[in-house]
Amino acid sequence: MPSGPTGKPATIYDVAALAQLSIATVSRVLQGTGPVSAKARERVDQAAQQLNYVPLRAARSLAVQRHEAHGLVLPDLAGPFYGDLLMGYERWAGEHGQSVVLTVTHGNPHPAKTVRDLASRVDGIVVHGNALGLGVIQDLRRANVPVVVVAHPPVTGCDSVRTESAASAEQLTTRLLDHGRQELLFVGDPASSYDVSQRYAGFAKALGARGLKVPEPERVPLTEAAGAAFAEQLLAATAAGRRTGSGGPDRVGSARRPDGLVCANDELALAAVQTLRDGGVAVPEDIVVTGWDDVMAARYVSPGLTTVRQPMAELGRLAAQRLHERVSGERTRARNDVLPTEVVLRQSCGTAPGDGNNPAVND
Amino acid sequence: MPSGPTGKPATIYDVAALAQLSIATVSRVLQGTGPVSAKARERVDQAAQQLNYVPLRAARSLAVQRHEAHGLVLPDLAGPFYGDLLMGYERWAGEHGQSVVLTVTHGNPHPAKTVRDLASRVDGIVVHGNALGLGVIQDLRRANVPVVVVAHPPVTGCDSVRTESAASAEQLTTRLLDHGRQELLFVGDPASSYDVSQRYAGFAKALGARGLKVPEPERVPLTEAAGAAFAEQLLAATAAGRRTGSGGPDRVGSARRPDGLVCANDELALAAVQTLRDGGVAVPEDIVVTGWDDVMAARYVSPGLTTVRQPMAELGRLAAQRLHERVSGERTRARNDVLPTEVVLRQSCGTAPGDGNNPAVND
DNA sequence: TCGAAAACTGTAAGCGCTTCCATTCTGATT
DNA sequence: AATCAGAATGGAAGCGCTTACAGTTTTCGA
Repeated sequence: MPSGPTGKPATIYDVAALAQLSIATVSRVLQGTGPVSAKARERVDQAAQQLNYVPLRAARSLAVQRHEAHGLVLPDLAGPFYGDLLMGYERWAGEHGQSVVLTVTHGNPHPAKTVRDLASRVDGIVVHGNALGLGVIQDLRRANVPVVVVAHPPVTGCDSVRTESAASAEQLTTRLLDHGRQELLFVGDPASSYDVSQRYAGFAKALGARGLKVPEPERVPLTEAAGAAFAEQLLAATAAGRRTGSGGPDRVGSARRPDGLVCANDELALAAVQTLRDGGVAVPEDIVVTGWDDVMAARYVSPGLTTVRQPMAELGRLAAQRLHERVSGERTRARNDVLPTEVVLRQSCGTAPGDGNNPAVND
Repeated sequence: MPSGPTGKPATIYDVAALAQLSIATVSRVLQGTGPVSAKARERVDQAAQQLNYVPLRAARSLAVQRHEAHGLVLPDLAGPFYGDLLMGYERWAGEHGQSVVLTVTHGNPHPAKTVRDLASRVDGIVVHGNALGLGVIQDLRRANVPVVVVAHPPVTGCDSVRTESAASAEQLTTRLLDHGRQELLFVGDPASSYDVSQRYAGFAKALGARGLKVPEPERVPLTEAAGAAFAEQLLAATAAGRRTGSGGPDRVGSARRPDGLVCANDELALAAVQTLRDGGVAVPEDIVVTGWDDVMAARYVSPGLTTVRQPMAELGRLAAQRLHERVSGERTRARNDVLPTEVVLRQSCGTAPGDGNNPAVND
């Protein structure tokens, strides 16, 4: 709401009056539409400058029937991924003249209402799969709002973009098996998000390919606390196992003590590694551990955490682009994009080539 | 832009027609303003429901002369701080019916233009100090846009919120001195941000209080790469020193080899520690290192990184609140808030009480 | 039963901008 | 000098909403 130093913001009428032209001409000059004489251009520019004038978006939006803004709905902003996603998104949007209106659903008591409200001030919405239930997404579609879902299985009428998960999980798991691990456990609840379910699917596929029994996932939240708690549980079971001999099945998912943990994210993995080591279990010798996301800590801890890197900024960029294509009507058919991920081998999986701080090894 | 399944979005006229009432009554029902009969309320609610109607924000904004949105300008979203800040902000804003329009300036070729544009679609703007030059901020003020600056020295006519820096830096530095360190170096460029300059000021004050000479800061960017490079330089100087005896001054800031590094952020500190250890220098025995921000990695590395935690979410929350107070006119006088920080002692400074993983110790 | 007050509803005037359409102006071409 | 195409400009109609104001109905006390 810019204005001269005094009073209310200047309007296009003020500019027109000062430039002694009609508002139509002022608009044409400012938007660069239609033919205008050099003289008019100059007068308008000067008047606008002098009055500190900027067109009111609400009025423009109302007239052109478009907001020139995107809505972005994220579950939260913890961890680096959402930040990177957001940066990639904002960057693309900014370069294409679209504003980004952000909404975070975690802790929001009325996500449906909030998103509906959001829909009334943007031209389309990008929804992260962990942020909203399918119902809300379908409501949006029903209201004819262009929607792109991220990290979510394709939805009729929506574009989708996500990162590849199953294949990398399978590859990672296979690598652990190749190096002699026998009792792997998947840590993290596949029900918590589509991505995690895909990771578990890849994990299961790798085991299945060897004819191994696929253990149930350890259904814990994807948090440090849960990782630590789970590791404590393992330690307790191990201690109990030691006391009673190697006899009966312990309480931790697998019938035997695991020699490898495939964790659904780095938080889980980092906390688990630390807790295990504190408890006297050697990583990677006694048990290997892998994570997902490649957070900064993953390359600073010792042993370095083997993990999977996702192109979050690129994901954001692509989501913005796909939404814009829809909004502008330059594409009608839905697209479903999957971006490749990258397995980053470090010492925690016991199979890293070399021993330095492997920045990235693509298998 | 909601709508019925077919055609264009429903307008208030459609609702009025269906409910057989005037648009005025429809508006009153939907906004809960003015008196309406139960019958009218019901008819309108049903019609709105049936038509999937949501008022167009642009039209409302135009009519009420307010956007009900805040602009937030951040330098980037790397690291956890900005994410936390943003979450705190969005949370408060959401709870108070304000949308958040985000702009990231890093890499933006025309920040001034972008921000000006932003100003035309929001009621006020929160600017992070690292995101924009003072000139742009003053431009906004000149255009009568309510502005709150974050992590920036107070600006005439703007509210400001920031975290305390100098005192914690002084406290941290004093602690190192108390434990026998003699040659401390400040790593990071005070010119890069107000916060960093404050941290250096605190560092300098602590040294000055002991009558020690205050070394020039090591003016490097606040990145992992810079931290590693600086540490490499230290190692080289040390090696050279060994070769030539302990004679001449080396190239690294201090006249003598430092026995402590006060780094401007955790990225610098983490990279420095890793590089030093790889080079055979013991941390904290040979040299102590501290960071700033308390990123996740700080508590997973070994030795744990001593650092300073800032209440970023709270900072965001407060910024949102201050802006809203200004926008709504409920406060006219500028306020300048400073939030307390918390020194987190871990092993890297060689003075942590106990040896476990100190979650947080407030001195 | 009447009248006044209260409750409710509708009419219409904007909010500031874009854009269609008509009009005026320019200068080149006959 | 008359004509005309095209460029430049202005008038005016919306875009969908809020809200003063006026009009209509209801309620309720006397």
